[in-house]
Amino acid sequence: MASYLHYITFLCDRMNVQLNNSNSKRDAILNSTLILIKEYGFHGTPMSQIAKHANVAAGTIYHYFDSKETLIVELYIRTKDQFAEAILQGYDESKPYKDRFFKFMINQYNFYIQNEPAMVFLEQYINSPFAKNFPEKDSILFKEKVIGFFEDGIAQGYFKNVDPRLLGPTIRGTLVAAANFRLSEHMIYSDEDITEVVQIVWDGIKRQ
Amino acid sequence: MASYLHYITFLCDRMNVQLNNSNSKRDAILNSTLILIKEYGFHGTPMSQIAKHANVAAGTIYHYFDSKETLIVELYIRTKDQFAEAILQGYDESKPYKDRFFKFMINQYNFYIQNEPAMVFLEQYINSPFAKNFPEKDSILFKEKVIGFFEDGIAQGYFKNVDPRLLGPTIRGTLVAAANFRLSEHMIYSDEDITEVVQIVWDGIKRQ
Amino acid sequence: MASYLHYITFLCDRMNVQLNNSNSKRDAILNSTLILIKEYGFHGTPMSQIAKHANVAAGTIYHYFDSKETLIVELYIRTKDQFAEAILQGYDESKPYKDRFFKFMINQYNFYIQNEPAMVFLEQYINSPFAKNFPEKDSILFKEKVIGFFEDGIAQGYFKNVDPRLLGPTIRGTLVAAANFRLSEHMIYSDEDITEVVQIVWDGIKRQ
Amino acid sequence: MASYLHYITFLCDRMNVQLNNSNSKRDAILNSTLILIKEYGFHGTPMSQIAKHANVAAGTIYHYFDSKETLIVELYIRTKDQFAEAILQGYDESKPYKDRFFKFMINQYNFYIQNEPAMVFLEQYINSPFAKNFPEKDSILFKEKVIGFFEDGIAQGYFKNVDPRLLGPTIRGTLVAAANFRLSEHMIYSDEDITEVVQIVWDGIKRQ
DNA sequence: AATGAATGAGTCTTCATTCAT
DNA sequence: GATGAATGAAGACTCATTCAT
Repeated sequence: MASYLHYITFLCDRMNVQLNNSNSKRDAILNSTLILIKEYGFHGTPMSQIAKHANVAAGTIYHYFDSKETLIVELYIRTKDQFAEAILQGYDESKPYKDRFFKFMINQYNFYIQNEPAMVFLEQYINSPFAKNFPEKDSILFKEKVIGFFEDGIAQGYFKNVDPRLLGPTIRGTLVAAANFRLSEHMIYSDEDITEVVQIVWDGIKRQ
Repeated sequence: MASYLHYITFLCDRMNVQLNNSNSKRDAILNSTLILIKEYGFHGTPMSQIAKHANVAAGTIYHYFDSKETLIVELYIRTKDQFAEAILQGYDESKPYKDRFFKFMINQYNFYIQNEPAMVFLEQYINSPFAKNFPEKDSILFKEKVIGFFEDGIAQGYFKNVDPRLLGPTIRGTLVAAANFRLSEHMIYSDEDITEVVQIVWDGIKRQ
Repeated sequence: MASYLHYITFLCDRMNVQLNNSNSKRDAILNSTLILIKEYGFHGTPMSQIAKHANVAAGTIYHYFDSKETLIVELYIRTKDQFAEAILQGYDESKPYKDRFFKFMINQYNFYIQNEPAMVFLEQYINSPFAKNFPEKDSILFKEKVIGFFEDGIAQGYFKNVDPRLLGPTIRGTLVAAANFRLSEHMIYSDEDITEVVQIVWDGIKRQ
Repeated sequence: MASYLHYITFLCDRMNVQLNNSNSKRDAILNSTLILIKEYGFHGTPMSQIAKHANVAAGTIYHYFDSKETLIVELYIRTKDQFAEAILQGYDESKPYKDRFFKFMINQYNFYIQNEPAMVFLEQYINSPFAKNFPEKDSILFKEKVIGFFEDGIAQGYFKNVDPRLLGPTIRGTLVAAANFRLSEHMIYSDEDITEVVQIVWDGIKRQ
């Protein structure tokens, strides 16, 4: 019997490794990449710098990511997922569409303000060759829930009859502009500020 | 003697391309840079490729530009100047402000559609570390005339009371989104299309 | 209790492969190394690939071999030992020397044909810096029995008066060439084929 | 008139560069690669070492060769070409076939002895993955003249009826063995030595 | 004994920039 | 002005090896 227990201890010990401290290094690498890219851009951020910032050896990055390209694409997907989650926070189907829209917008705006590196990274990524080379690499959550929500709005006649693929970037453009402005001015943002910006968006696209 | 002439003919033929009017090489370099950056990004466009595309030796680029950085910054200013000129085309002080605004918007939209590389380049540049490292390097024409026009609009109460520095990016975001969408769909753009997009912008920012 | 047994069953299943007879892992490593080097060469075969192919963890290789260099040298010795054993098969002191020579040659040829990876590996090894850096690392069996046999032939006047160290590579060269040719042509090799090749060797070196 | 001469001077100066010291660097790189690979093997010879040995910057190698692989393959072709030229030296169609064969063999043997790095490199190359990956990359001169000569010998009945593709490696194997032996013994090689070795080859393959 | 995540020195390669012509 | 061969610093990536478990 003792030998069985010995086995269990031994073997489970081996499996524990894979189940506890999990992805801490992988996450550290992604976090460092985000911060450094925001500051120095894709090109300006060598792998060695990412490794140093993440307190990891250069080679370690390649245990988790096939290449720098892969690392950046995966960071994009992770960031967009987090973005989608932030937008969906407090979503309440029972509220009127316009309320839900404002909630969405405010969440999005707040995410930008509170996660400047994420916003800067997303904007850089969208305007980089990556976005064109890997159009299929994207957040599923965002596609289904966020874009889906706007498609509903169009289908139900809340918006001008614009293509949803046009609507998304339009909204993004405005909110990014607003967030960037607020951040560069180092202003404290009040709820009124936010609402004012969202109002611009809403006034632009709502069915008059 | 005949052989000398033969040489001259042969060799000068080879040089002909390179001996015509003044700034042709400088322009060729800028044009090639624009096209290649649109396609491959800053990082993906080595100087050697620019030289080849511009039918120029690698070293020649350094007669006209101090460094790659300088080249890109100067390309940015030139492109933004051309952008401003396009926007100001047909400007008529005597028209009502709203008409002039629509004219501005339509010009901007058309410039994007007709100069995709310029649009892509400008968007990339704005979201790159360059923009933050050289904030003073920008088109004077654009600053004075285009931004000035919007500042007038705010001062005269046509727009919501938003900061002009917020207004610009907001408008840009929407028009870029629209242009990108039209371009990616390979659609013929009608005047109605354009007006519809401009209407979104106008509805968003006009004093209600 | 049942769950413990479940665990044991599950986990030991996974380990079964690795817990059977003694040197199985060491052998698996050597076998994998042979196959992979034949295909990709020394340089093209990383330790990680050997580990994967041998169903073993990367670190495990270092329980059995000090370094990659050691692994390859030991593989060379093992292979040469197997080679010598194959050559000596059916050796019968009572037969005439020429008959024994032909038996040797046919055995050698058959070993090559039936163990292509071994042949390719041996040829690669002999022409690599290893052979020069570790001249003392070699098969004792081969040295004593196989080379000894040829030395006898010279001493007893069966061969031209060539140095035995010249004889060996000469014979090897011819048989390797023949084996490679047969293998590359995917031909079925008949006894007549083999004998014909051995005859070339014999005619070359026999005292006329 | 003076201006014409000025042009000629100027322009021809420019072309001179490409016609005088020509390929000296390219050749230096190839020579260094040969020597270093002989000593340390493909893997053991980094590009940086080749550059240093050739008195050239690391990057310069890439002006002449696309990659390390290309460099090695081109070195192989150049070396095999030189090999073929050496073998064909003093070729005299009017002599009897056997005499020409001996001339060929002696030339080949002498080439090996006088160009040990070339011999070692060729043997390494033939037994490396390169040879299998780029079977079409080979010396045309060698294929047509040297292999052609042996094909003639078979067609005209001088040799045993063996496939020419078998004949070549057989001969090579013997001569390489002999050359290696002589070199490793640091012996002065006499004409008798050479003839003795060639006699082994000839006795092996000649129609009895 | 066995694992495989982690390491970091070392490799190939790129590319902005220089300079002799 | 123009050339393009040459440079060499810097980057992405590999892989033999180690070590905590």
